[in-house]
Amino acid sequence: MPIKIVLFEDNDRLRESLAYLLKMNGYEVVGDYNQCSDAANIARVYVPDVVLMDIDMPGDNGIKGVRWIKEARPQTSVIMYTVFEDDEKLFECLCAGANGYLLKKTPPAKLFDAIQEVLEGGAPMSPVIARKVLNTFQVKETSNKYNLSPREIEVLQWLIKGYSIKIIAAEMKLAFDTVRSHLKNIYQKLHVNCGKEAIAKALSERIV
Amino acid sequence: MPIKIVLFEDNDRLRESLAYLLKMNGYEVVGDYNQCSDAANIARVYVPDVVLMDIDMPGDNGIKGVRWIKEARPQTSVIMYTVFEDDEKLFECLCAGANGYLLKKTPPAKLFDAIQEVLEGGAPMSPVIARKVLNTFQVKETSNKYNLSPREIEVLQWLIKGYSIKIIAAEMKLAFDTVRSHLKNIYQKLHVNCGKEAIAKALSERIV
DNA sequence: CCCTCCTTACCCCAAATGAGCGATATAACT
DNA sequence: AGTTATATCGCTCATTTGGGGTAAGGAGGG
Repeated sequence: MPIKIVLFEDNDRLRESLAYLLKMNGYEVVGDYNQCSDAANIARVYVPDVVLMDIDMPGDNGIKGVRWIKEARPQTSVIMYTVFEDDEKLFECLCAGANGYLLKKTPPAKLFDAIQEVLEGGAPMSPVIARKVLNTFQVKETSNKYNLSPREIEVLQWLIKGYSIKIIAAEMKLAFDTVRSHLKNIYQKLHVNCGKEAIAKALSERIV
Repeated sequence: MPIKIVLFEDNDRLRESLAYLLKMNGYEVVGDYNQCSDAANIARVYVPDVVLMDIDMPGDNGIKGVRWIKEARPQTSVIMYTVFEDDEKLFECLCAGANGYLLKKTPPAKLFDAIQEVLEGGAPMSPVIARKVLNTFQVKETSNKYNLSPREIEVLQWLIKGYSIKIIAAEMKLAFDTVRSHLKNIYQKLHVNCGKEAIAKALSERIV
């Protein structure tokens, strides 16, 4: 029984080329679409084994697409296929339930490998993507990028717990204004203008 | 210039076989050890391009090994090479700074591919490992446990980027006081008292 | 010895924020 | 028809925060 594949890709020539390539290699392309607003139904009706999903499409983007497909039919393997390699889109896709993430510069041979891999329970990723994913687990080394002093790190750690200056001062047995001084220096070093930005930056960059 | 590799593996026969295989394929094995307590110095002295690191070894385990190597010489690529596929060891290794994670059942050809991939800035992982890693990103349905309305979620998403009320209002094309109303409701639902706490809670519990 | 950085602490002032009241309109559900 | 939730907008007032200074004591390097 051939492997059933659905494509979502708004570039007609690329999509048709992909479909052709896949068919030539023994896959069954049961559908190819230039937008994904009906992705959930497509997944339910055509029960594909694998979906290749672009991100940038007219109307609803592929991130919504993968979320809908995963809600409608979780056992469908969805591989993102996109030019984007920025952190934000990447992790949105992963959170939405993508099972793989390939950049469009991936050669066809690797694409077939990836389809095989995802069907065997793997998670094919382009090298640069896999590295980004692994880097999210690294705890240290980014901590010193902003050259925070030990005391500043300590203040920042209280801050990211959502504590007010007053509370932080009490916890650290410091004067209110001392904590403020530290915060001013922290903001300068992090290139932010307020505590909320500092928290956002510290948590998203794992500075602490 | 051949690629310099160091092996840490306590099974003598396996280690020697690996060294032989690697040498036969043009790699330079600059060291092979059956324990890793001196891993930091080895990395400094032999400046390997790639380290293959077992986990279960007498004395210090490979998780300590990868941490030491990464502290001593971060640019060294370390690939874990182990039979373990349990979550705990896996994520400990990733946090310690591993750049790849291969199971010992990996065929030699894939091992060479992995070495190549890690040198090119990738993060080679056995399929089942990659799947585990991706699964950590899957958002649970805890996202709505605080019963936030769609609009409130939207405001919260701007908030956790560190934006001020004024900026959020501009971005969402709303009145200043409308955003404040949403924020008040958000704070109530999250059981927090200020934006900083809300950001901390939202980011640490991955509510958004 | 001078200079820099860290840590501590204080001042004033303007802006941002949270808490406390409101209000209206719409939609959905009972 | 009434209730509820949502979304929108308004107003005060006290508190919190950020930005601008200043400065003293100590540690460390040149």
